[in-house]
Order: sequence, then C-alpha cells, then structure tokens
Amino acid sequence: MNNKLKELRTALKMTQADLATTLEVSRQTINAIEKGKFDPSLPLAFKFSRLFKLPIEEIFDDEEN
Amino acid sequence: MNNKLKELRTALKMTQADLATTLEVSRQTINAIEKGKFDPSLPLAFKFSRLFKLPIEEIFDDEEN
DNA sequence: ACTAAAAGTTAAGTAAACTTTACATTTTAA
DNA sequence: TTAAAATGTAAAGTTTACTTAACTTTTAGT
Repeated sequence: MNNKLKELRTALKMTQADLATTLEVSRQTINAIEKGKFDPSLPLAFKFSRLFKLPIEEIFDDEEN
Repeated sequence: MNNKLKELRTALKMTQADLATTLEVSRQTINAIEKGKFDPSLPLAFKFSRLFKLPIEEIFDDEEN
C-alpha cells in the first residue's frame, strides 16, 4: 500500500523518531511503514490521520481501487 | 473500536457469510469484527469502505478522538 | 573532510489479525 | 412448531504488525 507519510512528516519538520514518539510506536515501525514494508493497523492509521488532519484515504492508497 | 458494519450489512440484505465471500475473508472474521472482538487490518477496512461506499472514518469509530 | 543526527536494515521475539474446523445457539420462514 | 439458515463461539495454527537491540549507511552542518 502506497502512502504519503514521508512528505507529510517532513512538511511538519519531524524526524521518524519524533513521529514514533508522538504516535507511541517504535521508530522502526515508522520507518517500515514509510518504506512500504507493511501496512499500519487501523488504530495506527487513525493516529496518522488525526496528526496530519487528513482522512485515512488521503494518506494511504489502497491500489486495488 | 466501534463500527456500523451490522447496520450497513443488513441494509444491503447480506449475511455475514455473503460479506465474507465478497471481501475474501472468513465468516468468523466478519463476525468477530462486527462484535468488536478485534479491528480489521487497514486493507480490509478499505474493502469495507469500497463495498459500502463510505469513508473508513464513517464506518469505524476510533473512540480516542 | 569530520562529526553527529537521521534513516535504513536485520534478527529474534511478542501481539494481534486472520484461518480452518467444529459445534452450539438464535433467528427466520414454511 | 419444526427445520434450515444465520449467527455466535472456541481452539489451535499461520501470518502480519509491532517491539527491542544492535549495527550500517546516508544526510546535513561546521
């Protein structure tokens, strides 16, 4: 699944570690999701959504659309 | 996490088994998610969203908002 | 060029999503 | 009211999301 996390994160001038702390996950989790190694859980997707003030659908792109 | 799956599903006159087949998951998975036993993965949430033609946020309610 | 911070990656483990099988209970309809 | 369909539930297994720890590579600032 594609996502805009890196763009959104850098727009806020946050490091991966910053994001990890804010969202209460590990830095490796942020890195892996940004790099598309796996998808976030739905609750974590909601956390991204709230932080970036964007609907989940605008952050994550489920290609089979 | 709260959700409106049962209402949405019955509005379409589908059984849990119907939904399961359509979304390519097991009937037990549909049942468990409807009953709030666990949250769907993000890809499965997207499938619900497409089927019901509603944003993920209107189907699932992440209470800590 | 050097250094430090940030990002990337890997391994080994835990937790949660999801599977299959099986059976019990509830709902629906003839 | 009884039979079939639908729903609920549980156990045991697999897969995927996530953790910690450790190390390497890349990026940015002086």
